[in-house]
Amino acid sequence: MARTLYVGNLPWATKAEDLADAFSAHGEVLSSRVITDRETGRSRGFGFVEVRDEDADIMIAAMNGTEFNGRIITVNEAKPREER
DNA sequence: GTTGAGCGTT
Repeated sequence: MARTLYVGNLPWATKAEDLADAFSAHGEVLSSRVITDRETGRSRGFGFVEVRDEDADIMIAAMNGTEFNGRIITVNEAKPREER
């Protein structure tokens, strides 16, 4: 029903809503999150976007390797948290 | 006021 996309190489100023806005252009965004350093509170430069299962492939293909706020972002399916 | 490979919270 839903799959999580890993989004890397983001600009430091990128926010979760920015991801949702950009990805919603190619599919339905259920939720989004930008990972920030727990100790410093600064962005780590990557995040995750939860999308519909049927939209995942399209959104990866449409967003991976494209420019986002001046940086070429990396988009692919996220791995389960338990592995890392 | 910085940085740039890498996979997140309960």
